[in-house]
Amino acid sequence: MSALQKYDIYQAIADPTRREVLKLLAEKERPISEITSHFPMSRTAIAKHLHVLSEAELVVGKKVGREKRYRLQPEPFSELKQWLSYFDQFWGNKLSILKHVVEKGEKEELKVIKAEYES
Amino acid sequence: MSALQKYDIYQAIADPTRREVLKLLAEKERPISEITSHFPMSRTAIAKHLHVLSEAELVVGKKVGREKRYRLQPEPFSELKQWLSYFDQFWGNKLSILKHVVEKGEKEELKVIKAEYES
DNA sequence: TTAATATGAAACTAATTGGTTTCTCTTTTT
DNA sequence: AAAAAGAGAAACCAATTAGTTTCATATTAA
Repeated sequence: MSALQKYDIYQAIADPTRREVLKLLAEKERPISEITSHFPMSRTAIAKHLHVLSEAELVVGKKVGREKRYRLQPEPFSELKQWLSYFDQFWGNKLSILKHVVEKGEKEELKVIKAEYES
Repeated sequence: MSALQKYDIYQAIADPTRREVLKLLAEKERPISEITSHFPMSRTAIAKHLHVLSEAELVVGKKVGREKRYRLQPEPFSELKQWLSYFDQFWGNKLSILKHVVEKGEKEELKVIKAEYES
């Protein structure tokens, strides 16, 4: 997160409404009004949520005619994934090992996992 | 998150101090005062953060003599992981495919990935 | 047993958050 | 050209958050 950013991904996803907005935008690009129609609150409230998501770079908006269309920008999720992976050592599942392998690209470790899956 | 819970994992990890506390507790079990020594704020402030983390079930505390020792309870991370995995389709990396494989246990897909790694 | 340590709980505060309403501006539609 | 639709911006508000200070209680150490 740059110093100018007011919101990071952690704050952005803390709000349930914003998480729902992200799910909607995962399906497809949508203008503000269309997003608003899925929630029991005003357009301005949703617009503010979109600003937060935008500052966290989870979404990006472009103007099309009189509409502003937002789409998902999932890159920041990787930071969250990385943060989460730190705690995988205490979760002790195969997934955490696989993640480690994929991130580090260590083929030797992959062989061990392959062997486990084939046994 | 149960209905009685005031904080869920999303809110719990939104605060940078709480994320640091989690990292400290990932290393080992620690009493409140020892945790506090790592931060430029009062013990009561840290105690409150621990209450939040505790409600989110990310930590659990036990009384030992006059100390209250907290340790990590990483189970709630899996909910966050699951939520995150929904967006993997837009991230398009091998990791997301591997996660899918591991979670579903589909060996056939794993063979495809193995082939990719061996090429 | 007295002092020091570790914590809990309550009351208070400033800043932030998540919502509202109102007004304006731009763009489309009729 | 007039009306409708979509959005931005500002002002406002109540609740929540993240911190503080103070005081009380329990436990250990000297």
